[in-house]
Amino acid sequence: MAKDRKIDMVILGVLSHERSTGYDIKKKIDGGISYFWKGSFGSIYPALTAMEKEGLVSRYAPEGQSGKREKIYYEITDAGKQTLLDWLNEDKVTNDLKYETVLKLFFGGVANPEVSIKTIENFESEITNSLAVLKGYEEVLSAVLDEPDHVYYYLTVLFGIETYEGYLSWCKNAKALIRKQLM
Amino acid sequence: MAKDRKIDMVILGVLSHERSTGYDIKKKIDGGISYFWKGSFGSIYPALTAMEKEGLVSRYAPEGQSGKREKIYYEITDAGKQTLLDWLNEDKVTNDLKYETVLKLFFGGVANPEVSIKTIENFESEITNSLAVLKGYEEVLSAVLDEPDHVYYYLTVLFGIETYEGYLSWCKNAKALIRKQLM
DNA sequence: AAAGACATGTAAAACGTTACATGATTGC
DNA sequence: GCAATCATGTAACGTTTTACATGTCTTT
Repeated sequence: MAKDRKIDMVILGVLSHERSTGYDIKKKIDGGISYFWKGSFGSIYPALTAMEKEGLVSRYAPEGQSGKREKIYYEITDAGKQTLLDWLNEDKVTNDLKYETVLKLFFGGVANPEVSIKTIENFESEITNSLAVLKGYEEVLSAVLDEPDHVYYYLTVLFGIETYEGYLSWCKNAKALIRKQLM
Repeated sequence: MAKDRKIDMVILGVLSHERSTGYDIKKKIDGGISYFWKGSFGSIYPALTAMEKEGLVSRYAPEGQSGKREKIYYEITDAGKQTLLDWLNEDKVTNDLKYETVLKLFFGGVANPEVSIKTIENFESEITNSLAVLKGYEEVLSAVLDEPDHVYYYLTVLFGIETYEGYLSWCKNAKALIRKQLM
């Protein structure tokens, strides 16, 4: 495993649950993990092609009809499963945050305090919306924790909720501090 | 501002506080904001060259001696200050999380629960170390909040502490849940 | 004298996003 | 019939990391 293309692991992970098309994969990323990972068509389709060549995934032709333009389903191969497992067992991880909101705040002294307050409030309202979505997931998932995979989905949702609630509490404190010290 | 190179804003922000060399800038990024933003020499030096051409920064020759190889200090120009201000006033931000730890956990069902526990514990110990560093910053900064800029530094440190504490509390819950449901 | 930090820079490679091109199918 | 969504793919572009190359200065 010379390369490091994480999108490959996302795709293998999705395919380990069920056969999917590139389009499906994109939707699953958007719906299920977008609060900590993203992927675009421009990365998914080329990655599928490359991984097919490497034998990590294979095309699956459904029973159905030919002739018309068909959806291309992929499934994970044994080699793909092994690659996924190897990655899961690796200790090395890359956890990257790029928070432009916080970056702006760090340099807030250059502008008026109002500018920073505005930056925080924008963040606050975005996070509030996302948190509501995650709470919805939490409710659904907590009812079906008996399925083993669901425990893991649930954990990642909890991660999102925990961090988002932390963000919101920080927003409040940060605004208060700016107001108290600078306005 | 057609382009979108955020490293430019990091550099302008650093230079808005004081004249610095490329090397200084790198150290300041590593020391002060690395928990939410990163930058490498390979991006800093070319960005400085480009921004000098655009008139956003200029070289500053210190009084000192010539002859020997000299450090290259940069300072921010008025145009650079305006660019920084414009960016601070923009509402659009990109906040990106790429948490491989959480990604692995999402696909945890593929492997044994022990593998996921291990992933969480690795994360836990890394975060514990980083949190200690941030707590150190917090202590130092809280004593000098009368300097306006320090309030902003303090806020970003609080952001780190809040999120890291959230992570640690999540780690505990996540491990307990895996143990209860799957082991 | 050697090690390690200081200091600047370039080149290659990887990677990912955006925009574009194309067309089928489904629901109103 | 039209709009939206489904569906696959390519190409250009820009950014960033990594590794390399080079040399100085400070401390032990």
